[in-house]
Amino acid sequence: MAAPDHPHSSQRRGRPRSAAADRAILAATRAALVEVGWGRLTMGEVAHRAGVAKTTLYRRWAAKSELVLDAVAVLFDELELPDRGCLRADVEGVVLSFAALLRRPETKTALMAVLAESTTDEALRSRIRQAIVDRQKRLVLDGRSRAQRRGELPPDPADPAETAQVVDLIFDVIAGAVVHRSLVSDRPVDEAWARQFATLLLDGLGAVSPGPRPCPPEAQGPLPSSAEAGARQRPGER
Amino acid sequence: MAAPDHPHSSQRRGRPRSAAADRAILAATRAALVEVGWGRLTMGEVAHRAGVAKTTLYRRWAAKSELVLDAVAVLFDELELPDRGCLRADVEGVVLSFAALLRRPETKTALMAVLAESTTDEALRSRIRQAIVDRQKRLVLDGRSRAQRRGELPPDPADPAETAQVVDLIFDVIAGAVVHRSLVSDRPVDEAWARQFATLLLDGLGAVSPGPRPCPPEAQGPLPSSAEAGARQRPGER
DNA sequence: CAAGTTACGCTACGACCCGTAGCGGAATGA
DNA sequence: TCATTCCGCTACGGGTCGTAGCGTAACTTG
Repeated sequence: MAAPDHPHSSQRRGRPRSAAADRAILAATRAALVEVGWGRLTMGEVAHRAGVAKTTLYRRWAAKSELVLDAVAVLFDELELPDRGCLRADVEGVVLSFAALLRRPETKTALMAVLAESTTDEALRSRIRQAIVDRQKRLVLDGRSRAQRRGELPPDPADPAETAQVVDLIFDVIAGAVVHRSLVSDRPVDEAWARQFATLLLDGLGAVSPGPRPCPPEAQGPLPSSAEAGARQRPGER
Repeated sequence: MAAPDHPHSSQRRGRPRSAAADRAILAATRAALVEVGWGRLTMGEVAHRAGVAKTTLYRRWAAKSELVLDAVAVLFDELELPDRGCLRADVEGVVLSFAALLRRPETKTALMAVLAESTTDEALRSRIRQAIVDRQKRLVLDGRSRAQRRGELPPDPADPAETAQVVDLIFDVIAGAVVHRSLVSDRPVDEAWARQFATLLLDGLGAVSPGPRPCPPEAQGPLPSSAEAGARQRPGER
């Protein structure tokens, strides 16, 4: 998955591509994203930071967008969904985790820039879905089956296609709302917002006006510290 | 609003800026967005299409992102929310209208590109909110008060700040979900999806599995034609 | 009408980045 | 060893950027 596109299968014949160079390039890309953003990020910059020739970059990635996509996709795999005892708490947890990830400058600038490019590039769109979107649907699947086990949600319908539809819908609503809140409306995704959002998601529009209802008084895991991934600073990564 | 930034107040002293040039530039920008997208859109291109010198562009807009923002912001003002008789139908209507708008190549590529730039530019973020986001909250406010008049939603709470919070939340959820569905998941926002989404929004997670419930059997306005603005294709893009 | 002021079209410019070609050399498999 | 593939390096034409400078056009003021 870190590997770009080369059909590296089994063993080719000449000198193999340096895996160390791959790592250095992707790390340099992330570092450059933090410092100069997408707009001023150039292939020459990345090559220089990675201690690699510019031609080496072009041998592996055809475009800046593909390089950047590969560089940040792995960050999304760090998302987790610990069991916090009830569906409401699980929703709040994933919302806060995702928001913390989007607070990192690399992720937000790269994600939006790559999505922007993808509006005129079907191949890139597909690649984004593979590398990021579809992989994270596991979070919805986990939370859903967990809630079903608790009896908070009805079991899956007979038709599996219907289940997939619902999962897609939930994913679009959660991810879309968090992205819009944090990157468009530019307001904090804090615990208060997560609570309100979870209320809307679980009980619908009529429920958001009256006060919030807490978890049942059983066990409830800790919330993510909400600054967790956001505070993570890159060390001197030159 | 069409005017960029010049403090054109009352009357200045020399030759006034040509309003016709403004219109030509913004129209040329939209046309260029359709044909070449954000990535290949250059200031020289726009100037040439508009029949205007490149320097004239730079006298009015400091950056490509600001020009493009002004060029597409007006398109979002065309959104309307006709009364379709019940809250569910109104939600479905606005979802389909917004999705149709996002099917236009200018709007989607420009919106995402400008948002991407804004992740490293607070001034631009604020400008986007003024020009697009905040203006469209009227749709939520309209639909909400309409539903309250029908008795489908409880009246506003005493605290107006609380109302604003709820309106913001609803806006983020609707806009975010539609954008994510159409531009990230890259799947159609059709009537079936709108119905399912409205169910989730109105009644919450538990309601999405069982079959949909229709509007009460009273009057119900027509749905927007759903393909309306979307059929517009850009020709050969090399 | 003349003077003052601002916008316009045009040309030209240095700076930067793009993506590729061509080279000698290094690291592997046959 | 030989063929093959990768690497680092240098160099290049082509494009866009954003600005400066000029003469001219349009409008306000006195």
